[in-house]
Amino acid sequence: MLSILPPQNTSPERAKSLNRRLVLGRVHATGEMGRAELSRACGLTIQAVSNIIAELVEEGLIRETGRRSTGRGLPATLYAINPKGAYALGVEVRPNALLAAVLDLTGRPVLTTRHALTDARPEAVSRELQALRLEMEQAQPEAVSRLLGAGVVMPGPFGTTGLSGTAADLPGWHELDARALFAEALGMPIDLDNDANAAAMAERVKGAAQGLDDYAYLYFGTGIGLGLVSQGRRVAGAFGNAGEIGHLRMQTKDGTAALEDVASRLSLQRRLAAHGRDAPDFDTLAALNAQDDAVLDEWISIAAPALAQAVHMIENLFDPETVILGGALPEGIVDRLIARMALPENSVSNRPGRAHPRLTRGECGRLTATLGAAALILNRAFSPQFAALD
Amino acid sequence: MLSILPPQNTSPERAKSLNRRLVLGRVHATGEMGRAELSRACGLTIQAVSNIIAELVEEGLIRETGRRSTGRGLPATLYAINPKGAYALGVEVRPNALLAAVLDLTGRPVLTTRHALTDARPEAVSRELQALRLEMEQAQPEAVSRLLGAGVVMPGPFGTTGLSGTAADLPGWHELDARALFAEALGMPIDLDNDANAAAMAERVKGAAQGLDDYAYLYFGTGIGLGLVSQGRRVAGAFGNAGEIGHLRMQTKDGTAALEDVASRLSLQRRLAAHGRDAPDFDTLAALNAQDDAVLDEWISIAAPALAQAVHMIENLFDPETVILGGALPEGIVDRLIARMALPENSVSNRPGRAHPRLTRGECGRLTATLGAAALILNRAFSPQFAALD
DNA sequence: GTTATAAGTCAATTCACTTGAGTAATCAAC
DNA sequence: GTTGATTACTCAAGTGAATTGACTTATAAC
Repeated sequence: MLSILPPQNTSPERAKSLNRRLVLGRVHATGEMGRAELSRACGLTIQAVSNIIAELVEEGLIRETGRRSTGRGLPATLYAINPKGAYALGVEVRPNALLAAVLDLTGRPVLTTRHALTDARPEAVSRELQALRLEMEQAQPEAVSRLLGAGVVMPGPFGTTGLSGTAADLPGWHELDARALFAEALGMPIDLDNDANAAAMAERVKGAAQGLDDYAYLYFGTGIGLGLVSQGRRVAGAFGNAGEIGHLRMQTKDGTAALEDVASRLSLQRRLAAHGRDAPDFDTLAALNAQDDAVLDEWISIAAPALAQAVHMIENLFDPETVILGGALPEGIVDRLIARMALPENSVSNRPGRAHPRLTRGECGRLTATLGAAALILNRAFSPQFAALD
Repeated sequence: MLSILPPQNTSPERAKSLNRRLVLGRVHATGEMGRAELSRACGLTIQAVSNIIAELVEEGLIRETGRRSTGRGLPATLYAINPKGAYALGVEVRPNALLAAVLDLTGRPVLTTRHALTDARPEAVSRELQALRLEMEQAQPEAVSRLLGAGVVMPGPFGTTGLSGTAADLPGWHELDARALFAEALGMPIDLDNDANAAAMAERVKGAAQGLDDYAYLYFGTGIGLGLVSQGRRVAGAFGNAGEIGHLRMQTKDGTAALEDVASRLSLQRRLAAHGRDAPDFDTLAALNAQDDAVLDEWISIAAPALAQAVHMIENLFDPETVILGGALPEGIVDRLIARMALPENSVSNRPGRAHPRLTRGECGRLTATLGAAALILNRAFSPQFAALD
């Protein structure tokens, strides 16, 4: 198992692990940087940065990309993330399928795959993971040999809560079991989270949230979830179940309704079914949108105001740089939702001279959660706060 | 966006600063600890802990408090926070008064004072701060000589937002100016925050949130605010204005209303005024409560359901260990509000075997925000993440 | 009394960062 | 075209804080 840095106990070595992630994270966030620039950005001496860079180049995590002359003085040697330096595996468990993706260090997928599940109980998933492993080793032996770890996305909430027993729950799963099961089946470090938090990380590693440290992600899965990032850290809550926005009640024309009953893919599906239409897949939805389908339009006219209320809530409670919308809905539909959301003016986010719009469409598409699972691992490599953990 | 990121790097001295805070924080959270126990808790060797303890004793921040024998083996020498080792100043600026408190290192107030303000503009406040400084030096020379810094609480939101122009705003203040003004007037490091966040810190340093890392504080000031703490850090948002819950609309018997219009001290005041009663001070409110006043009771019957909705929101979005209620309302009223709040069952916080109740009354009383201002400073001393900052 | 266990000290070593002196490459001014 | 200012970077020595390993002390159990 490749590791960004072998775990060490000595304190200077912990410091080094932290500083390595700091340097790697700055290079990732900025794209290309020279030693002196990094030195200023990280608050380290050029010498320290030089030593770290030499190591990172040696290990293949970054590579020289040229020189830059910015006026007088010696032009800086530039370094950037080496995509082939390391990889991360993302696994998304859904009731009927196991989705997987392998991302390179820049967040680009080098392999994506889907295994149908007739049985979502732990033993069956474990068997399917073996098949997945073999398939990956066949298709991308180089990437598999340089995997940093695996992120796993499962529908929350974890543990017993007042929200348990909903449709999205998987049978026979518990959080601790899940972590151990994946660690054993895949033989690498595991990061477990829900779809919305993973989606938020996907956009941060490569997408709409690159460079952002405070933002929220409204994720359309089967239901709807909220991923929160504050100061570059995900806000997980005391028991890992933060972001359960789907059960909160919003106002509608005729009373109130839970957000996920009016603004989720499942709610759209039900509305279509009420008009005698089949459950649509992703492409069918995109087609419906292209055709200006009347039922879809009606759904949007109901969903958008409810979502606007949710965003108002998120803005006033979190004061994020932006709220990203995305997930298992075609881009066109998300765009139309955003266009139809009339955001209230009495919000802390309604400020002049904003650098980012209040609403942004996610850029990771239908595989957002799967990519996000892998992004959980990549994010660790770029974030100093994880230095002591692995 | 301009962001002043804390340098998160580590060199030997910074590592030491971090480890000192780690040790001090553990001693504070646990009460009394021996070297070996600390060594295990902090992940350092006994030797490293020994050196740090020697320094902290030398500086007077901790003191030996006895020995403890837990079975076989040499009994551990125990250490605890030395109250007189250091102090923190808290200042709360209200439109009509300047409140101040000096806390010892354990969070106990050694001085509290109130200066009436006829003018809340910066120059007037600055003049009053000089008087405050003199008064403190007279009354508590020892504490003033050992001040770590000053926390300042002012009504938010800071900067221009869609919520600006509300009654609680102070005339002529801007965030950066404020920081500089207080730093100059008091001649010490300044920590600036809003009342709800400060209140949350007050309860963490000494009160209902001791030992908690994930919780929320619903603060009754003039309006109502929300302080959020996640993994021991306050959630401030991208522009420092997180927690503006007062403008969110809740459902009432007859439609919807902003939370602060039905569940704030101002709303209670208005209801009393509508019945021809004068604006009550804190003690009057306590008396009304003791008399089972009918208007107060009516207000509670309206405020409680709105607050319950707010708590439902907070629980599902944050998954906190508990939600604390407190601030400028007498304990008895807070207790009655809590008793009358019917919390919904479909919440992630509705889990079996909770270690803390879903709702908790704050323990810091009417001075919560002022004490919290000082707690902002104490919290820095106990939190490793601030090692790089000062 | 002997032994196991736990807390704690002392001295030597290690690790990564900093400091300070020096080199190299570019631009700008005369 | 030479000189000097500016910026990027290297090399070697020094420093600070933590770790390691051997040893001491105090208590409980047998």
